[in-house]
Amino acid sequence: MYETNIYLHLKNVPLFNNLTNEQLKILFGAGITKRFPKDRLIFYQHDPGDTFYIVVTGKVKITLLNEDGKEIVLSLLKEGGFFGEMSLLDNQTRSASAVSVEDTTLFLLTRNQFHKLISNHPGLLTKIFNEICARLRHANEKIESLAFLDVYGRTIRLLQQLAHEQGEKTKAGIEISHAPTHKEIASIVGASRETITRIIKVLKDNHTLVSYKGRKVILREHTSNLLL
Amino acid sequence: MYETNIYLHLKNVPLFNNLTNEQLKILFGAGITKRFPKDRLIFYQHDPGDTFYIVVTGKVKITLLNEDGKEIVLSLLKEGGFFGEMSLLDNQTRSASAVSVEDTTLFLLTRNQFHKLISNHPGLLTKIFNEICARLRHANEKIESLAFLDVYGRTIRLLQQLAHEQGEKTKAGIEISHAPTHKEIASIVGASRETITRIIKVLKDNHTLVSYKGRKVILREHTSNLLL
DNA sequence: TCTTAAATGTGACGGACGTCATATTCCTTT
DNA sequence: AAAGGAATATGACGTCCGTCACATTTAAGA
Repeated sequence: MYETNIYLHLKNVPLFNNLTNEQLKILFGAGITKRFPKDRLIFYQHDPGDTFYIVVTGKVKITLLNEDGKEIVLSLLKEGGFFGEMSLLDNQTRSASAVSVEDTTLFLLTRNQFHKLISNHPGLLTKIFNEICARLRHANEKIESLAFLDVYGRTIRLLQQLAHEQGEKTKAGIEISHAPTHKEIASIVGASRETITRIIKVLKDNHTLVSYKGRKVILREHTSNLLL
Repeated sequence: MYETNIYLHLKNVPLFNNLTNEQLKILFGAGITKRFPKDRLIFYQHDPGDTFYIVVTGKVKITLLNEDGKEIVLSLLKEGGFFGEMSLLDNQTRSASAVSVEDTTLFLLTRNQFHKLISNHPGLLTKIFNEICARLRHANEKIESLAFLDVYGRTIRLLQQLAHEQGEKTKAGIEISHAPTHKEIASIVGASRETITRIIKVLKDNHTLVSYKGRKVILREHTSNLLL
């Protein structure tokens, strides 16, 4: 029943939503499932890559790591997300590292299985291609932020992005449950934790742009002009 | 004979090196040629995109532009390079702007012509795909540089990259003809022109890492440890 | 060759932000 | 409920780097 469970999860992976049950079953048989505890390195930047990953449960961050312990988070993947495909497609080393953010179950395919999969289902390649385009766009936005905005601007932009992606409208504004910690924000926008703490304080007190209720943040709306 | 000239250029585009002369002739008939004087905007970030471009002669920069005139250069394309494909493949707006760096001749294909081309020659899609992967890798490196290195480190890294890509070994070190100006370096590494001038001075005088001979820079070798 | 613009060089100054150090509060786990 | 570790808060201090201002050199066009 453990396996059955994984199988059900695979059915809900957007990448596979055009596969029949029969095809899913074959796919399920081709790969293996692996659990990662919180904060475990899945693969490391510059290593050769031979595995494709799908997030079954949990959360994974794609990240760039420094010698002295600093990191910058490129993206966060939750259930249904996939990663590791690039090294399999262009035969280069991994362009970033992958780390589990919480206890995570991944479904793995080897290089051969992955290539068999996409040659059997060419539609998958299109989807993966679109995803890579989206990542490139996202990377460009990140470069733009780093080059043009100060930490203050980058923090506001991040909060507005989060609000856009996972926020819910309330009378007070857009509510984000499970707000990231200051440390997490810092590693996304590229700043120190202390600076983020100071900036969030200004955003709360001076601008009343954000307010906290436990682990929820509420973001006042119509504030795009604050980015100037 | 003007057209013949363009046709000869198309033969040397790496993207098309698997096409027969016959196929090239058809391709040539499908698109049009357009000249851009130096510093002309080819397309602008966020605009919808309907054209695919190949650099026939000249040089084009892919760049992010700010409201107040700042720019950050993502990449430089010379003869044989192509750009503009992403918007045609994922139907999103242009993720960056394109500007001619010198007098430039481009070969243009419309959206339809582009799609016809790649459906007639599926091998092209693979090549384009690899190019997009390379761009994503390059973008990640840029993010890494901006997040982890100071201007000094980013400048050294850029010089070493240039040396690697287009340098020629001499007894004194690796020689880069047509060194970028300080302003150009500034817009690539994300810094002010004055700061670059100061840094280059230190690199020349204190570290003797670089030396100039007119528009040539010579980069001393075995200096990767300077990045620490 | 002369003229003008572009590129480079340099000083002064201020502000954003990283680092270190130390409290305090919050949350989790037993 | 107690304990221990995260997370948040806050001050002090230094420095990297942007901006402004102007001088000087180099290159390019007429």
